[in-house]
Amino acid sequence: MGETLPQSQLAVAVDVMLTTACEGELRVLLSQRKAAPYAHCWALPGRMVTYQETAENAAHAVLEELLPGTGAALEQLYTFSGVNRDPRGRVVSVAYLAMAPWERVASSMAGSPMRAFTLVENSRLLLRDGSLTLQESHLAFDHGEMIRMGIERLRGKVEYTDIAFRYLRDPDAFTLAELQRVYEAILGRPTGSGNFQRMIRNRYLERGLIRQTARKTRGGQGRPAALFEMVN
Amino acid sequence: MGETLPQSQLAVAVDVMLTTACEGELRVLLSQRKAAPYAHCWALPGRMVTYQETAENAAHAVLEELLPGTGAALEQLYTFSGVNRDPRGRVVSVAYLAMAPWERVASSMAGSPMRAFTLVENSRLLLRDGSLTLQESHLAFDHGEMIRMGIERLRGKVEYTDIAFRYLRDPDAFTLAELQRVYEAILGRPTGSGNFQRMIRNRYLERGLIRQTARKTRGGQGRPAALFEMVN
DNA sequence: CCAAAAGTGTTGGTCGTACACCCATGC
DNA sequence: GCATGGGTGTACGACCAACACTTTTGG
Repeated sequence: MGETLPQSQLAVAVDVMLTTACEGELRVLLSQRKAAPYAHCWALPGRMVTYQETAENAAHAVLEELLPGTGAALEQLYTFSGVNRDPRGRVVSVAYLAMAPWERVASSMAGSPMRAFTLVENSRLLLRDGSLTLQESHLAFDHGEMIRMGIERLRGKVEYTDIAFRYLRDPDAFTLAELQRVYEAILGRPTGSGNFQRMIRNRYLERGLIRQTARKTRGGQGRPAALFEMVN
Repeated sequence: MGETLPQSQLAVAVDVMLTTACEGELRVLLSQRKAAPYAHCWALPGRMVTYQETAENAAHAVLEELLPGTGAALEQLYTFSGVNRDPRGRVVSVAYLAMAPWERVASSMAGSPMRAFTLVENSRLLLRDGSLTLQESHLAFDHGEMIRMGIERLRGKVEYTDIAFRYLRDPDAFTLAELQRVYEAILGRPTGSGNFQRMIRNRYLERGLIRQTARKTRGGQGRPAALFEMVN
């Protein structure tokens, strides 16, 4: 990673923005760079694309190293081709957005250099993990731009796609309250209480994407919640 | 174009899907390939990205050759990185969607090898120019996939962005009927008559994107139409 | 019984659609 | 006047937000 590329040759890389939702918060996984360029800056995981693989293959492989044994959902985000985006040479990067449930991310984080940063504010891009707060200038390359774009994409698509379901711990047994916390994490604001149920039922139950099971939660406080499952 | 690339090296290219709207039809510009691979197949214009330019620069340059003196609107569509998408070697292509008014496209087509194909059907991808009908198998590389994806993108974004306005002959003097024909071209179906006016007024006038002028059309049949202009 | 969480009913506003109608021009 | 296309009024249903209310559990 420290060497420069041969002159007048373009390389293709992938960067993966792995996101997760926990307790109504949206989190992004970053690792701190050790070597130049951008030493000590925080960066999205990524690598060069080799001759034998597609960009999507490469993104999946990056994700597999990060989160072994996960078929996390991937979506192509945008391709960044700024001439000076990497000081080592000309690298065109295809950015991918990945979505995984917090539980699987957390279990893979022990012994990993990655840290999960919570999105505090999107306009100035503030990310926090414990007492450490990052802003865009602490991020390597154009990764700040990637992250802002990724958040925007999530927010835009949450209303008319099934991305929210990719964050559920168990797609075959979830409550509407769990789903609601995911929505709140993505949108960054509380959603009305009672109406959320109706919205989900209208939008996804009728369209056959999810199905209500006969099971219910047990042991918690309050009335038990109906468990739903995804179809397919 | 006919030679192969050095082994184990990736190249980056751009392909431009130039679209235009005329008389309620959506059209795509294609040229017929003369040499292998895909000789006699129809293809989107494109070229390799050089070391000194971004992908977007390259796409603009392709467009500038095709349609000189036009600042046609460009939007990144998707990056295609299939390992065998180009038999000459490994080429990753960043596809761009371009939007221009028919009048400017038509005036640039004289003496050009490009032809404007009307989208007849999107599911099977049928394109027609005069008596010549193309289907996906007549298209080079993965350009059929690009085109289908481009149409989908247009249809999805027409409702909540300003892409429809990019097809207007004169953004500073257009009627709502002209805009409606653009909508019908993109959506591929007629939109209700009277309600379109209200929709546009609600969606764009109130939000300050367009402004009604004091001018009106003259000379045509029927009642003269109010002329609108885009703000900025 | 009380607290807490799940879920429903009700109301009022906004928006899209259908369709009837009026308006301003050329002939 | 009449045909033609531009533009408005009105009515209905779908959907969404607010918020009060009922239901079902644990303590």
